[in-house]
Amino acid sequence: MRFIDNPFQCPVTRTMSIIGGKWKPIILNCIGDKTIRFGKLNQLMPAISNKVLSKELKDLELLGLINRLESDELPQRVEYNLTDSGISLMPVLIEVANWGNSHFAKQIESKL
Amino acid sequence: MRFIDNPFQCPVTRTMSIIGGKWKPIILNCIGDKTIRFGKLNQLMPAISNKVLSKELKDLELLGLINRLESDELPQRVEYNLTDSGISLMPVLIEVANWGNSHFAKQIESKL
DNA sequence: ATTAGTAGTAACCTCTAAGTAACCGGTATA
DNA sequence: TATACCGGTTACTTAGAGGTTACTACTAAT
Repeated sequence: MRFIDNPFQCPVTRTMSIIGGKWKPIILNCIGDKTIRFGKLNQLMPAISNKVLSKELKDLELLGLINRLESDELPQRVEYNLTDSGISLMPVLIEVANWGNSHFAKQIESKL
Repeated sequence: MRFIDNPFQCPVTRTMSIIGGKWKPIILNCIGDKTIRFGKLNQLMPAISNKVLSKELKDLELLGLINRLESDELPQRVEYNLTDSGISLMPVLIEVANWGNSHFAKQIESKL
């Protein structure tokens, strides 16, 4: 594994550009193994505006991490779920979260 | 593991605030297992300005990921190396990079 | 006819990460 | 004496992520 002196070529920085946003990891987690509608996501994350949610979902679709499923039925319904790539990202996010939790626990502990 | 609808409480988002910057993962990798001087880092990463490098190093020190070692000797020398926390982060970064590499490989492959 | 829900878009604003360029006090060298 | 290296700091800009508010087109229920 090589990290390169060029953020655009560095595999870590490049991956961060996918998962490093404020909302993307949270959205992926909210979708989880479900197939879930836009409105439901908005309910699960009241703090995110629908404009931002809409944009992030579009990004995630372009990145190949989620599927956007538009049903032909009426009323209009749009549903989202994870692609295989999206599913494969979850364990990595969990490792990141685990490292963060233990790191911050140590930080707090060292201040007692 | 729980991700929470609040970026400031979400362990992934919180960890991203550490490693999600444009330069931090690259800097950590450049330091590696060495004890390395400011000027040497600047040489290894000509694309980063000394202002930004200085700021990032300060951040990383505050986060407990690197040590700043100022020698009493003259000429002035400052050296940096990874703390245990910093060392423990490296495998996580490598996993992130690996996921990114395989994901992008698939992306490119699917366009052939 | 009107009100509410669904899945967004458009226009505008704000805040911060990052970049540029100049400068600084000390030391060493010619 | 001046020129350059070392490890930065200060002041000023800029690009882009993210936020706010209002609006749209469609349908369903009252």
